[in-house]
Amino acid sequence: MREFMNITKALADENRVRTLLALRKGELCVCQITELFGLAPSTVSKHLSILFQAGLVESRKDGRWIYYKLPGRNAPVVVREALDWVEKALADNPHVLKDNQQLKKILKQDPADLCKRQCRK
Amino acid sequence: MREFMNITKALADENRVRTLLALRKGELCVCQITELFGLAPSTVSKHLSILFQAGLVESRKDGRWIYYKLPGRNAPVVVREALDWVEKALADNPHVLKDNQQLKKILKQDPADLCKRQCRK
DNA sequence: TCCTTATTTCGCCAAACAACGAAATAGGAA
DNA sequence: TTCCTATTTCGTTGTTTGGCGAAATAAGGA
Repeated sequence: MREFMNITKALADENRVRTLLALRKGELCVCQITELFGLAPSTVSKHLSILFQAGLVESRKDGRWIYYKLPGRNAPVVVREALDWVEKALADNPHVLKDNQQLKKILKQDPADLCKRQCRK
Repeated sequence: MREFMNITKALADENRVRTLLALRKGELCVCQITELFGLAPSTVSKHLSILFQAGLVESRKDGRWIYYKLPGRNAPVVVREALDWVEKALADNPHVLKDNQQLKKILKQDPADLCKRQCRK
């Protein structure tokens, strides 16, 4: 029950749901998600940690960067079904489509530049 | 998006999730759910109103009683899938099974007696 | 080594939320 | 009508949560 409630609580925030949908396109590092939402890096990190605790994302460390992605086929059924539900409910949502477009622009940029700009702020 | 977040926020509370699972057995009035969880009637009423706003329950008025139940086949796809997901994830959860047993006892009693006892408190 | 930088952790604040009890509402029953 | 009584609404309280910035951590690169 605790495990299930971790998932529902993780899904109860719009920025976290948008994060999951953004990750459909492939893994992202924290600074890319930060850029997408215009939030503070520490805030994004917290959101990702909540998603991670719920099992809704996985992470991979590559040098100084930490990449987050949706879990693979080995994920628990309850997690996969949650993600399928979110995907199906919001795939063609205007808000989400706009995020996708914005994300394309972000992916064209060098992640290192993104981070550097965020540090300067 | 707003509609979807209403659903996820409604599912982000354990008592509300347990309420949905209890309603699988058929409609219940507020005092029966109050008895099941040992919460104040006003608290249960608030929970039900949140579930209702999200479309996760329907209500029917019968005299002084208001019965709540899971939505029928005309419910939006996103709602039905949410309920299927909850059901599948928790159907054989110990906590939920215990609720079911407790619920059986409650259903044997006259709702009028339950309410009267709660009023006296 | 020291410097830069990507991310996380910590401490704080404001907003949201779950819980309660009291009062208001609605709908029989006397 | 005047009582009950089932439920909701309202106001309050304590807790949780989302946000930020500053400091801590971790991992290259000079």
